[in-house]
Amino acid sequence: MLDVGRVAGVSRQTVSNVLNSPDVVRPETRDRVQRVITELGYRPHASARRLRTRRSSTIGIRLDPMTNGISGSVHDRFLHALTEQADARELRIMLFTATDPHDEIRQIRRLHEGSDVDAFVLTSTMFGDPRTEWLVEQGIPFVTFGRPWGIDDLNDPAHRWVDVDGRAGLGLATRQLLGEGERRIAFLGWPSPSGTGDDRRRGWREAMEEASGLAPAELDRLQVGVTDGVAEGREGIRALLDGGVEIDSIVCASDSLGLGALLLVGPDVPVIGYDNTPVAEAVGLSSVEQPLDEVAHGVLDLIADPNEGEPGGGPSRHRLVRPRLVVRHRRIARPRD
Amino acid sequence: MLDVGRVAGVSRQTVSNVLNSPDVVRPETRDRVQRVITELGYRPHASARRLRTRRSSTIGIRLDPMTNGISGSVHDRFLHALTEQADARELRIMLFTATDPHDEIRQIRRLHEGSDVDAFVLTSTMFGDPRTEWLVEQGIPFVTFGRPWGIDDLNDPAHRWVDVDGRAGLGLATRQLLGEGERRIAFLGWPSPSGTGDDRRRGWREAMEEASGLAPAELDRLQVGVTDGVAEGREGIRALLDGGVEIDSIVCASDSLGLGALLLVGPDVPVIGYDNTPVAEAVGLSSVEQPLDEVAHGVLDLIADPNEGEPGGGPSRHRLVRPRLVVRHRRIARPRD
DNA sequence: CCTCTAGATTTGAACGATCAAACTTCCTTG
DNA sequence: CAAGGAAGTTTGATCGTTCAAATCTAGAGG
Repeated sequence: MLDVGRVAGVSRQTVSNVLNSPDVVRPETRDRVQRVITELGYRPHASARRLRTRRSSTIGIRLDPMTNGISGSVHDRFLHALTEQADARELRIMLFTATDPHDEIRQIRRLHEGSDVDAFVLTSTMFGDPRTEWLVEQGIPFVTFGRPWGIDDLNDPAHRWVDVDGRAGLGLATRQLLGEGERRIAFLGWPSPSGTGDDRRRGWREAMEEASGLAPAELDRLQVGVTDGVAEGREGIRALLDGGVEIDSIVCASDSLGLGALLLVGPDVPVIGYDNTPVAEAVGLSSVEQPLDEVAHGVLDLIADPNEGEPGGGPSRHRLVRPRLVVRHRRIARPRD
Repeated sequence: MLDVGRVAGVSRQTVSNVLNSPDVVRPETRDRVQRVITELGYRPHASARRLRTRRSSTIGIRLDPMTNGISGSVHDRFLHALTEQADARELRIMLFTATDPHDEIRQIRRLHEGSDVDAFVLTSTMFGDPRTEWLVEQGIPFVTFGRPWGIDDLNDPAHRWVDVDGRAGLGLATRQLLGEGERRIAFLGWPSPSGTGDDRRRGWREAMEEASGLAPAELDRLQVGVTDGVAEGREGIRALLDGGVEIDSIVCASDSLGLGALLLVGPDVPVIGYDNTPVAEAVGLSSVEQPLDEVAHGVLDLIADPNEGEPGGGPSRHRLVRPRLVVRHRRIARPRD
């Protein structure tokens, strides 16, 4: 900075001001300094700045081990969107891994205390998550992708979150099928209680109650919950069929389940998955897509949000984004047609 | 540090020494200082250290946009392995994105000049990659996951790389099928020239020449190259069949191609894919797995390698790891069996 | 002509660590 | 017993930036 200042005939601080608060520098001076900066190819030293400002402008995110499996691409795409948009805001993304929530807390502490990272993004939130509790307690800024799923989840001001409205997503999927004339639409989801899973089921249920004309008792028989996975999805539907339930089509809580269902029922029964993973695209499975760009955008908005201590800043601390439905035509299970 | 020193009755520098070069401190003093460190919960400030040492201990890696698609999980799993092992070496991983190689160079420069990152890992290397050339020229340390595929690729000392031996991988796959009694094994790959694709085809070819008993002209007819993708794979095999080629089984350059092939030929023709993606697991497709832990390990070894300027340090600058074959039983394309 | 004020710029200090050199101790050796 | 070394520890300077306060400049007002 001193060198730049020397050439431009100003002091270090003025160079600093040109970069950090251009409005306090006279336009004439500002331009001159800017020209010298590009001429000399000067770049500020990030660590020195961080040392002085005590801010790292870096966001930490755990690279999820659960990322394996078909739905892994969701985390992956989210990470991509986040990195891209963080860049536009002069933020950096730093990764870490952890074996369990307790270990994750340890890692977060390490990164935070070393001033490597000053805010965290948490994914895969669960009921009564120990991580969020600890972070709130420590006063470390964070945002979760996923609702807390506790009591008062929508309004807790200490916990900022962004989530995708799975209920709306399954509503979309279900209404799409209803619109195509299907009536007996089954829901293939996860065992209750599951915050995310129950939310998605609710979307199906509401749409069905609204327009299927089926009795509640009948709807109860049209749903099944199994662990996530292709084989499990297959068995879930098999169980329904074996139980004598008649099924026109199926909406699912994930693409894994969707693929399992689809492998069992063949090409003539419409199936809609969730997450719009590459697999869904590959096999021509319709799916509910999470708008991860919007999620990333929301996460960064909430992290950047300065009104820290204000009471009751309710709605601005949470964001629920609506998914969209991707309709495809099936192309699986027709060997040598 | 001053505070810790005060309590322990030593100077700042001794505290620093306890952390950075414990061997120069008298054991007695060292223990005392250590105790005070944990007692006060002192953590060194990473940015201050980086400012002084002019080293960030951070590795940059581009989050590939190509990561979408079925094979995206390879990049994802690699990233995970890298992050995990970097942690063990006190290194951090920082992400960035870029729209094209030129943009990537710009991003790398930015991160490097700001001293945010001091070494880079490059993936998806291509023939005559502009990035590696520029990095070598600038003297910025880097390692690629993937060979340069240029002339002299195995021995260029300026370019450190780790790669998976695709030839060996397809050799494994092909020999597995030959061992099961298959003879007319087709190769479904990518159009030549393609460094990676040609390498994999060579693995198939060598195994076939060795043990299939088929004439070279016959082998020529058993191979086909198409752009990567499920639909493309399907069409590739369809073209072979339409051309009157008789096929017992198929080995592929990717799981996408494998899935395409499998969707066409049905359950009775063995197919082996490449990358062992979640999809392969889901549909029960055998596949060649890249040992990404080993790759990550190699990459970090090469980054850490201090003998920078030594001439002819040949073999230690490159690492070629052997993949392994995952054999599965198919479970696709049997609607309501 | 002097004072006042607002705006623009500069100066001194600090952020928290490490490097390099200087200083102590204590032991060996002629 | 003085000189020489080795081991352990401390001191001064520095990395590149930003904050806070001081200084400078020019125009307005009395």
